[in-house]
Amino acid sequence: MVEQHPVILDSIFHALSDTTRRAMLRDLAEGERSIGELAAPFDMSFAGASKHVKVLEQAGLVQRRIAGRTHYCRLNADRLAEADAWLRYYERFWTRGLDTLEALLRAEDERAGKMGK
Amino acid sequence: MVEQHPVILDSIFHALSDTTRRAMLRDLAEGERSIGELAAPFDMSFAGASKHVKVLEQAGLVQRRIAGRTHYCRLNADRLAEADAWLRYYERFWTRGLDTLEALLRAEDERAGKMGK
DNA sequence: CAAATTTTAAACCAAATGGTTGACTATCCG
DNA sequence: CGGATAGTCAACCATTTGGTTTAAAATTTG
Repeated sequence: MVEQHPVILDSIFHALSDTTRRAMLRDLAEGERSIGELAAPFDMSFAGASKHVKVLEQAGLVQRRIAGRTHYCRLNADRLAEADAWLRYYERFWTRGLDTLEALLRAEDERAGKMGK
Repeated sequence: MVEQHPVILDSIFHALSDTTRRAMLRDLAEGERSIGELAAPFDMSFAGASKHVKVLEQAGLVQRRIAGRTHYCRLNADRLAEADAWLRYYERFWTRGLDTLEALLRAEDERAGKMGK
């Protein structure tokens, strides 16, 4: 069981590992935003915020549309879904009130089952 | 709507942004592992792998139990659940066959609804 | 005790990160 | 045209990252 797109996951999780960038994504969840609108909430230079947007864009989390002098960004949730898909593998370890130890035992059982085939 | 634990999310997503560390977590999903066992698959110095484990540990994704000279690690999925909870907010943008544009329109509608109250 | 095993710690290195400032490009408007 | 607006780019800086090597600590084993 090998990851399909490790480099892409690297870039997605890296993009998500910064508070400023996660806040920008929240903003984008409410609709299209210009770079200036994305930058406004932060006590940071415009160019600094612009770099954060570029990180999001290069991770594929955001898509850019240029209209005149304004660059509009919109969320690309497909990439978030890839991160979610990676995490989903571990879902059994935290859902349905199982404690982690019990889930680990279950994982070991499953593994033993596979090896037995 | 503000994030509860931004610094913790930073460290979790950062820990997940490296292929080696994600592979270690996959390994740990099958049961407890010593540092040496975690390091074995990688073409990397032992000390290098040990540093990766430390990153996972400091992000709270892994817990360490010391038995003699051997350090055993086990998965702490609660922290993965925190990352998942963050992502879940965006679930509506990729589920149920909605395309992203439609979901964005829906988000804008919801927002308009809130502002109307 | 001495040697082997498991792991950390410290020092070091190159590259990437997150931020700045200043100059530049492009567009819109009067 | 000329000025204001939106944004990028390049250079720079301090810090972090991911990796190495060597030394050292702790434990087990002969």
